[in-house]
Amino acid sequence: MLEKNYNPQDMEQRIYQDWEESGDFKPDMRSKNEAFSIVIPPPNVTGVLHMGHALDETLQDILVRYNRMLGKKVLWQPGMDHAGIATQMVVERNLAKEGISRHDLGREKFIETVWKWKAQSGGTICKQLRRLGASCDWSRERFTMDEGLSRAVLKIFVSLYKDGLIYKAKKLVNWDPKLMTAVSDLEVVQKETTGKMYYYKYPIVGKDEFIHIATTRPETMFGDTAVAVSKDNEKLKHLIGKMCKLPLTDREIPIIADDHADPEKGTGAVKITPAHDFNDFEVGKRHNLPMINILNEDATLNENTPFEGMSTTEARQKTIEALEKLGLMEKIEDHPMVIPYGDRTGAVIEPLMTDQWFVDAPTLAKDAIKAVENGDMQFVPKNYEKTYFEWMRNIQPWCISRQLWWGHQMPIWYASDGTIFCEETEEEAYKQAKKRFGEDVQLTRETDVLDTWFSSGLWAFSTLGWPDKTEFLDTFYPTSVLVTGFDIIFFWVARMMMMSMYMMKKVPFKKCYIHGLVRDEQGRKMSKSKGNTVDPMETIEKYGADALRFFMASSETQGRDINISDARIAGYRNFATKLWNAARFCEMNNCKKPADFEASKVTLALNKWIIAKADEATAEVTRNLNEFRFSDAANAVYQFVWGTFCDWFIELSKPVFYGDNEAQKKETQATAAFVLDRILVILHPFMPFITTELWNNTAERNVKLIHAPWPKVQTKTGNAEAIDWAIDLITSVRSIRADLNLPAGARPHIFLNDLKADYLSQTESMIKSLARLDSVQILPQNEAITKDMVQGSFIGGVFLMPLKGVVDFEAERARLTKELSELEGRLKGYAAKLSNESFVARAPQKVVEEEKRRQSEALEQKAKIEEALDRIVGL
RNA sequence: GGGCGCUUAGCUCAGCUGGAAGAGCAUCUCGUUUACACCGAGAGGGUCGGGAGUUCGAACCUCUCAGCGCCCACCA
Repeated sequence: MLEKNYNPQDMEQRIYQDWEESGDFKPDMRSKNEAFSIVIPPPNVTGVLHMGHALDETLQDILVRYNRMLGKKVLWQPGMDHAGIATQMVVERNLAKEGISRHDLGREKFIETVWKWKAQSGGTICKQLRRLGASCDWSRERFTMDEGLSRAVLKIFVSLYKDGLIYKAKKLVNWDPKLMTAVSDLEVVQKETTGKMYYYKYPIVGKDEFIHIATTRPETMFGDTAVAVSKDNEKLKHLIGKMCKLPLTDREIPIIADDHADPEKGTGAVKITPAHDFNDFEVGKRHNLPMINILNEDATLNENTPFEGMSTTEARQKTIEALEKLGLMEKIEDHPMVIPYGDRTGAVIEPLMTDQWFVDAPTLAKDAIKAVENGDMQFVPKNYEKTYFEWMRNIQPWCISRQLWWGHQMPIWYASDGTIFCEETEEEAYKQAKKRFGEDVQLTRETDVLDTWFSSGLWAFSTLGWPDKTEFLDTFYPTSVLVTGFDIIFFWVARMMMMSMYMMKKVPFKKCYIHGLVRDEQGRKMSKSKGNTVDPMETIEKYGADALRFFMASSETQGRDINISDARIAGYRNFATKLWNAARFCEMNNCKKPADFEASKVTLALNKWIIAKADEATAEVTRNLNEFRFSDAANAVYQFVWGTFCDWFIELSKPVFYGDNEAQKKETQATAAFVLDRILVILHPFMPFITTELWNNTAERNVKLIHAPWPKVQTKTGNAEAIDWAIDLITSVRSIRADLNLPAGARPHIFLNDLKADYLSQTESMIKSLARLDSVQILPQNEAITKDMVQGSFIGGVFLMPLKGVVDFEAERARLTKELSELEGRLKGYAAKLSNESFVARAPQKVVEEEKRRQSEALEQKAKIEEALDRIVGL
């Protein structure tokens, strides 16, 4: 017996546990069927489930469950990312509470501490994913720092290095002074702020003249090694070639000609600080200028300045004061500008000259671009390939070295003269070094670790066992589809494409489904600082995972962000309750499906009809899932379950169940059970918990729902119209009853005059249902029309309802008049179209015929309404 | 500056190949019928941002104007 109330909290965890313990998420490797695989975008080990994950994982789980039911060999590969920066920050913060810094511990001890932290507190998100119902094969869970994946990292690094695609260079990089590490371009966020523009002047050497400078960062003047002026700058070009005195120092710097200096901007003259500005760096290279570094690693000023040890803001103030004293300051203005911040730390990023390691991304991008151009990898929706191409075609070398401790330490060893040995093991490095430098050679290992995204870039094949040759790699690579948000196309999708094309010579995934962001109710981005985040776990507690999942699926239209909506999630919880109660109705009416039941053999119109509708819904869900149209797929099930099965089939079946025709009853019971089963199957990918609970409690099963075969149906199985006329009649009668304010207890007669012959044969079996639902008495035979009859129309024809003394005929007149004017509007449209020769000549025959049919139907109706109006006149 | 997207009912949004404008929520009216009040029945509500064009026919295609959003680059 099903419980009276639907209680997701009672069942969800129990059901999940059974799946996991029974190994239901594992692919059947003996199966010869087609493989389907997805690798999970590895959440950070520090991560906690947020609505973005809930969306991402729900979509993946829907695809995974759907394909599993299609009978494919399905793997959803789970795992986590070691998240270098995020994790190191968490652990350092914990240490700080005890007054310890990572330097107090030393590298080795610190890393130990991180592993300990991971064991204790890491991976909360995996437990949460289980609550959501994610059917990942947890027995294969991987971690980007585990042994196998680390081996993959070393191997590919060495390979790239030996192919000349990884190199070391002293370059200007984005430096995070809080973490004291380089970060990649992608990890820097630009924020608008109102800053100041400082105007001052440098004296020209040997002349009583100045060159005027405008800058937002006066304190960097100690790193100036030139002033640039455009050679087309009429006012200033005479200064090109002269030297100017750099105030507050004893240096003289040249005035050079460079187009970087825009005559229209600022003063037309730009101070060039090659070691602290990306543009200036380029200018410096062009003119072979010295690069003077003025900052320490923590962004305080260094010994090359008079303000050693000061922060940049302090130094800025001091610089201005000093320039003022010299009478060189001219003015300070407010100035809108963008300042770069580290996306993790929030620290102001400083461009800094350092030795770093780079991946030759422009070279790797070539094959990655080709793979999308030739369709080996397809974006869904397609337009994201533009974003991808745009970025890939302008890609910059990727800075992969991080001056952190938590991460993959680079397999680089240095001899004392700086010679580099790049090997997978220290042993091998020594072997090579000894060949060159003799037995006594001493090597020191590079201390830098790799950017986290380096190892996630290998995820599609490293998790399947690479570099070993494994059955899983053979079976599941390339993976079928990657599901992820547009915000990490560059971070991850692009890097996976590059790494996979380089190493595997095959795409990492054949399709890439890109979804949007989950926003708050007002459409604002959710953020902790705004305090507008919604915790999925709370939502699950409140409404159940199925409701949250269904919300995600039904909201997911390609390419658009989703606004979270408590009301809608509640609505899908209501939907689950509705289904629960429908199942209870079936149970109460003893709806069982005999083993030999054949849907194609049912005889009752009602049963034929609901089976046809079920097939239509199934076909629609199937088609939409195949095209990643999640909302259309979800809405098709929703509509069928609530709008068709519950609203009509159950209601129309009641007279059968409450009647005494045993044969009809039996067939209808079987049909109801059959259709309920169908619902459970096609709804399962979206709402796995409630469907499983109902599956387990409504019949003896020889297969678990999670493995139940997905039905193969024709789009049109026919017979769908058999009941549609009755539904239309009922709707029409109800509408008239409401319009005319008929008392609830009134049970007027209905005369079905002119019922179409096709439908007449069915009236016998329908009469009880109609009567019940309309609260009317149906009399199919013709009856002479009398003045007191109200008339209504439906797709089967016209019906009459004698209502003398029951009804306000003024209201009826109003109703008919309104109906008439609507009809006339439509008739005008038909006439206009059909009298248009062009339309008749050029539109497809089918469209024209359809239009004619509608016109004649409307004309017929119009005549009847006019007739009815005439009758009322006399009352 | 370059790219992408959005503008449809009070709100949030669907609308796939151009062929009678849809859903959910909200609103109003009615309903204590034995699956369900987390319910049922009915109703109101839209010149599909403005303009022009292509077409027999445009929410959908083209151009244009306006507003909003996102991404990338730059900003002395």
